[in-house]
Amino acid sequence: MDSFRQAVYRATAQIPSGKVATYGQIARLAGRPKAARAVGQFMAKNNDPKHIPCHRVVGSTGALTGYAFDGVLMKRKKLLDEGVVFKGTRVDLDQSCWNR
DNA sequence: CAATTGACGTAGT
DNA sequence: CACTACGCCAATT
Repeated sequence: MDSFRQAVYRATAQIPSGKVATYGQIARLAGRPKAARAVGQFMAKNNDPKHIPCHRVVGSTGALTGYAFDGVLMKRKKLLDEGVVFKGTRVDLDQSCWNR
């Protein structure tokens, strides 16, 4: 069970509340720095939504890629409640980027 | 097995 | 700062 998928699962599950990680960051921790796309694929397929806080995974610019556009706004509020700092429609990675 | 797709990232314009 | 083009990876068809 050491698939890349499992590594991504592990990395994503480690994201602490109030912080967010980028696909690239997760991909890097999973051992495939350039597999950001693949990471998104795993979230999209959502193999384990009950244990993977996909809403804490954002793009390198802090944009909440994925989810329905309306859903993004809802998730934004939820992340704000956890302590994630938003800058407009994007996450303020300067303060809320995981591992920083 | 080959081609297409998709929640990305970086660099160039 | 916004948009475009190219490259990368794994899953699905």
